[in-house]
Amino acid sequence: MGGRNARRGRTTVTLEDVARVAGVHYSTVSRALDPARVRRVSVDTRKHVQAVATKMGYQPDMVASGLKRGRTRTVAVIAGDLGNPNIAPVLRGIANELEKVGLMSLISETQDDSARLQRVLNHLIRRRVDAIIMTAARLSDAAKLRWIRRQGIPLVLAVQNVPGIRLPACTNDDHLGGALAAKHLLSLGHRCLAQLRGPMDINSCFVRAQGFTTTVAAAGAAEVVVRSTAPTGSIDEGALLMRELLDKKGARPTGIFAHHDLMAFGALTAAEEHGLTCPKDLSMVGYHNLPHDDRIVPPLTSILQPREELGRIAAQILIGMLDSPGPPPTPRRMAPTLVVRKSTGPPPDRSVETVRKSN
Amino acid sequence: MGGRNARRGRTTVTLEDVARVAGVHYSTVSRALDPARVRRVSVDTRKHVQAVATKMGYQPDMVASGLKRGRTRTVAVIAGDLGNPNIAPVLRGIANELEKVGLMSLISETQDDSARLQRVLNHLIRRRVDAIIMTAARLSDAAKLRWIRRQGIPLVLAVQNVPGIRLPACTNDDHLGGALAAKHLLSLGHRCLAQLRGPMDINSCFVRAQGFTTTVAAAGAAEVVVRSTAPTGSIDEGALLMRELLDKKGARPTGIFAHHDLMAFGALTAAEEHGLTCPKDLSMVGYHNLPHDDRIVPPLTSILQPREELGRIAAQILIGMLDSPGPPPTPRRMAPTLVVRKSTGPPPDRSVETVRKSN
DNA sequence: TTGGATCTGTCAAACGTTTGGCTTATGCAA
DNA sequence: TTGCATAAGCCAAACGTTTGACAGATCCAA
Repeated sequence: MGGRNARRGRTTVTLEDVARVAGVHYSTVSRALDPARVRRVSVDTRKHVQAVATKMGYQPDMVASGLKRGRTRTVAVIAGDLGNPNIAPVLRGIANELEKVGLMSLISETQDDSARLQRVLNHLIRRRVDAIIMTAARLSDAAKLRWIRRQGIPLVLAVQNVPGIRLPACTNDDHLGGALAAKHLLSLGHRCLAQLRGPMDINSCFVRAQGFTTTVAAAGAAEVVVRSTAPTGSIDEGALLMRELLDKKGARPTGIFAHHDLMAFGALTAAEEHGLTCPKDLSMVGYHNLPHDDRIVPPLTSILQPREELGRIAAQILIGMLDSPGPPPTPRRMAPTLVVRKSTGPPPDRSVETVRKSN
Repeated sequence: MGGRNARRGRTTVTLEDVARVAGVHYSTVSRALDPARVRRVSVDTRKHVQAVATKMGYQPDMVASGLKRGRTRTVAVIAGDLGNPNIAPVLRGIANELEKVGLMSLISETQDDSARLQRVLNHLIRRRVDAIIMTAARLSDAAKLRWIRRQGIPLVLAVQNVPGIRLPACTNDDHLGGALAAKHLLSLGHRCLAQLRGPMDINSCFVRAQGFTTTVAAAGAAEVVVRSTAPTGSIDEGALLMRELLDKKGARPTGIFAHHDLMAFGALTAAEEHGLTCPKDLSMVGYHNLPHDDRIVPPLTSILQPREELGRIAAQILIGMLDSPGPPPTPRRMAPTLVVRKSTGPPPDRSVETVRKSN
């Protein structure tokens, strides 16, 4: 059987091997196996060669092909944290869309670490990926993104946008998301609101906060501000912020908007510790509509974003860029929707200062 | 500046470009930039070349290098479903371990689809990955795995084993996991048990079921069997199986073991519908110790498996194989632990048939 | 001065494709 | 017969590395 050359102990059958068996020049084999090519080979030869190739188990070497052609048919997809339940559907949408046009997605994880992102980018450039889809961009990554663009590698942002750098992007409309949360709470009668914000160097959180604050202000309601420094929207962080909010002097908010369902979970626990029950004493709106929102007590009102579709559209934007390099496509924004459950209701009463903790 | 050759519009600086600027032959540049190589270049030249290379922003072309060397320094990691919250830590463990020895992990997702798995494997072989770590193997994939092995590509199974095919693997000790669940329920006094099983073509579920059944039988207790046909352990499937169990005539089990926390969530909901409360009327043990187990009501007793460590060890096994090809390493099994929370307690009473539903 | 060593660095042949150019073979008109 | 167009397939040069073979240079001993 074919394959005189061994690579690390495994035998590979090459064009030349197929050619020898088929009794034809190897360039003819190359052409015969490339369906979308100017035909310099008769239909009979083509069929014969194809038969021989499959019989020999020929698998074209995309490394060699990549070297010669100058493109690898590979798109790198960079994720921040694969454990984030929101990212998998996005990746799936991207992969499925890319696969349709014969591109393979190569997923890598930065683990939300800037140094690792730099290493990953270096690796991808060396590997000569055809393009990059970045789902984990932070504000502080702008320089790196510019650097990528300078290399001439097509780059699309997904999920996270980075303002101040004109890049094709497909993101969620987080301003609308924040506004939806605010409107919902306002329409229930809440007049004193607060938000448990995610990290502000993540654009979606920043914009989400803006959307919320703007809407609250426009309605003439009050917003109690609580700072956020922690890097990620975890359960513990939600509890932390909630405690801070409850220990604050002054008006106590009755409508809370957490930037992440997990933060909402933690916040609810913290509220219970303070003797507050939801939705009687306070209303809680989460974000991301995690699959467990139904199961917790009370079931969490949340904001749902399209995820797989977002991935698909990001991929489509990229494919368009590869097909016809021209002016960068305009950014797309996907509209989120509100999912109302049991964690939101009318405020307890206009007398805000009912329960009062020490300190 | 350097780089006379354009690939898809982007200019790349090659060894030759660096050589021209550094005033030296390009093979010398190659040697100067390879630190782990027999030194055929003086320390002065090396420094000079390195300086020029970094100044010019030279990025070695791993595609060309891969072609020449016959290996790509890339390990493919195949996941079934990236949305599965258990898989991310495993992938992280693998990636971090591989990175230490200069290997990059290329993650792809089969979406639990056999045809897609075949496509993915084809793609990876064409791309000449150095090795494959498979975290999504099902019993029905045995033929494909054999095929991979026949190509001479080092292959390690992680998380999921496939019996009947001798492959290096790092898995969880699911037999022990099932036994732990059973022992816990038995020690609380439960004498009539049941399990909500995951798909039986997934080896870990199969073995888990065995471990449970064996332990129950050894204690002389009863197990009510409920079938499972659904493909994945989802919330809905848990509810479905629980209803089926509750509608069954005969002895009603008081100790339930769900093969997945999500199934346990659904099962608890279904139990409530039937007027049963946990842990008063029945005890529930889940699996995987998801981060939300704390937050649901009641907090779920569950089985915790090491995940990042499992990934690390799988990667170490693979690295060992790449370093010294020899007899396949013996499979490793990681021990799970029981995390007791509020969803398990003593059985309500010895009189099992207290509550009786219609139908 | 000659004859090795040793140390630096150049030369050129791969690796497996892709692809423009070239050679046949065939068909057809003059 | 010649002339010419077209089709089918061969030839060989890339693509950017890696690496064995080889060539000068320098040094030291005889």
